[in-house]
Amino acid sequence: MMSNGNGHTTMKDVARLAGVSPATVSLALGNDPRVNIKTRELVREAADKLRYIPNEIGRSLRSQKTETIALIIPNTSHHVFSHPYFAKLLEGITEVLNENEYNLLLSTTAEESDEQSAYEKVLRNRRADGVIVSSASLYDRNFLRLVDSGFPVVYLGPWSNNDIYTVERDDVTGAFSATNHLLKLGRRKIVHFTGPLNHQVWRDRLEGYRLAHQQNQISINEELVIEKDLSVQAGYEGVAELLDRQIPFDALFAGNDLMAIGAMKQLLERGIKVPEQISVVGFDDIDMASMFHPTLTTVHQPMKQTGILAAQKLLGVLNGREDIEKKTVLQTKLMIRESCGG
Amino acid sequence: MMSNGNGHTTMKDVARLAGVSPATVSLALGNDPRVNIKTRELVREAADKLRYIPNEIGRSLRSQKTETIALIIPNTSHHVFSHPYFAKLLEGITEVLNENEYNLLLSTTAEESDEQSAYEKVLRNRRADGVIVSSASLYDRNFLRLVDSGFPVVYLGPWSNNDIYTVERDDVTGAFSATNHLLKLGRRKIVHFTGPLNHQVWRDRLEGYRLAHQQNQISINEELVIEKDLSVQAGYEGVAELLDRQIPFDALFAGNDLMAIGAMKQLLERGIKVPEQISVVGFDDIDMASMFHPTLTTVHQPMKQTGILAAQKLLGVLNGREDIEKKTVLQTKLMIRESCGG
DNA sequence: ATCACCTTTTAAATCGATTTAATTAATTAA
DNA sequence: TTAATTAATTAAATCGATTTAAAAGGTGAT
Repeated sequence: MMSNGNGHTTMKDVARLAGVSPATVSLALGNDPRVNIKTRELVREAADKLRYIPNEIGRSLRSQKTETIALIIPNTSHHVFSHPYFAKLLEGITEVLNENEYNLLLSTTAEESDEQSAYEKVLRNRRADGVIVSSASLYDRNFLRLVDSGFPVVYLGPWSNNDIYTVERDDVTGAFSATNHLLKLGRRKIVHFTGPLNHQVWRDRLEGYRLAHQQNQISINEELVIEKDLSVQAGYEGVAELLDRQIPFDALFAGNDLMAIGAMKQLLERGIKVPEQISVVGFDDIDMASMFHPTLTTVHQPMKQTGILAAQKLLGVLNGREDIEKKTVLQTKLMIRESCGG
Repeated sequence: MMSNGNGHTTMKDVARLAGVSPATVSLALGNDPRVNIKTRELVREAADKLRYIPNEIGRSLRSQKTETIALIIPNTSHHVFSHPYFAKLLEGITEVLNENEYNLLLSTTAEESDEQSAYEKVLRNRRADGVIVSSASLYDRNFLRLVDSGFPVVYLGPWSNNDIYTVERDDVTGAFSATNHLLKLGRRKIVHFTGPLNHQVWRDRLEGYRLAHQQNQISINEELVIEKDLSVQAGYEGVAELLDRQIPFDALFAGNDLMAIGAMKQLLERGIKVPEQISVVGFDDIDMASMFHPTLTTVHQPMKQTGILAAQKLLGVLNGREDIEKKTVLQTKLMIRESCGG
């Protein structure tokens, strides 16, 4: 089958079979108008016959394009793949990339500490034409360096100035609506499980929580705001601790659905009724949210859509389109189900 | 910062600064003993100063290695990322790849029909050194062609002969243990939601289901074996149809946990008690399985471990190791929880 | 001083494509 | 018929590295 000693058909092989030069093959396959139509057909036939597929590495080197974009998630594989958010995000991204014949290079960090490697590995050695970066820590200097170097980037999350392309949610409003809903239901002691506060997303959701209290003129017991690691386990244990310490609360606004689910599990096991005794609201609206009993009230965020928009935006930038808005803000929606009562 | 007009530091730049030839730079950075120690230090300093990182594309072209492996999943993005199995698989794979400084190229198919594109895109154009293929349809000829071409492949699933590297589960035994457990509990009319039967995995699980009946000398009502699409929705609707058609059954063995969860939801909504009236058993043991009420009895399969082993196996093959076993069979384990009673 | 033999360094080929500039062939104009 | 113009093809440079083979420099023996 193969034409050269190396095991694969190259442009040279096609050229030889078609009786033309490699340059002509390249131009013919690229539909360059300079090459005669008859010659083009000849080349096409030869290429088909040899089942020629261009070597992307060679092409990339010359054209300085890789037809690949990288998704950098400055976090461990375990964290990334435990959270349904990322699966949905990937679904959206890959869908767009498949349509446009782009490849996806996926990069997570081995160690939580050195976020650097994820960046360096993909970027400085030019394996991708552009990058989507999933919200990094506020103190991540690598990201800034990356942007400064002029590398095409789409950032998932809010960014302080208007210099970079972002796809973000209105987390403040989302968290506000959840908390406000609980307050309107008459809940007064609302626990909030937040995520690591060195990420903007968790600051914003906490902000929304505070804003709702403020607007309803309810003061917050700071003891009820607890930083957790976003896992089901964290929610499960978090509630256990509250109950063990006999800290009174009548509602829980979890920073994400996983923690909400863990929390509900603990409450169920302790015989505490949701929503009768404790109202629970989550954030994300993962597929499973409506499968639990009670079904989980939560703030819906368009996870897949985020991926789609981010990928489209990046491809737009790579294709030199000028009409791309820097900032895309997606709205959230409170999905009222059973876990909050009312 | 950058040294040439192109925006990036190349080997030439380092050579110029160090006052040596590019060849020497290459050898020096590769720790070749031919180059004088003092020269090597000189080159190192120059490289550091310019923050030189080799261009992988150039390196790949010459060395015919990409330091990248591809994961091919002949299915749509939607299917892939809706199933927790793939997330866990990815977790295992990326963990190993990160440790070994390999990159991951992820390939799904745009259209369910043309499985071909997923293969062609990654393989014939040599963007990866090797591939992990997630169980393909039994009729997928692309996979065979791929193997024939000598491309390093690890296949996830059983394969008829011993020619190719596989990581597989003992699905028959797993399904047997689940079904057998239900039979031992006295259940006699066990519904089985299976997946597409053109994939070996679903044939095997069905086989296990049959075997258990056979061994317990119970005959199967073929009406209870129903082919579904593996989604939560499918389980939900599948049960609805059975109930609406008033087909009697006292247990359900779902081919995967998602369908089991959907089924339990439907039963709950109809006021049918699990496990008192109907016993439910799933397959996979996804994280959520123990979060439901009742907690889901299911057949545990080591999803992450599958990814780890597959990646290690492929890297082993790529490194020319000879001691790698062709076939790795992982065992499953029945996790008895609440949903089956007893 | 010449030759042989190391040790270092470097020129040049190579990987597989693309693209510019030059060449050749064909056509038209003078 | 010859020059000018256009069309089609190709040689050669290029992308950024690696690697082989050749060259240069140094040492010691004869």
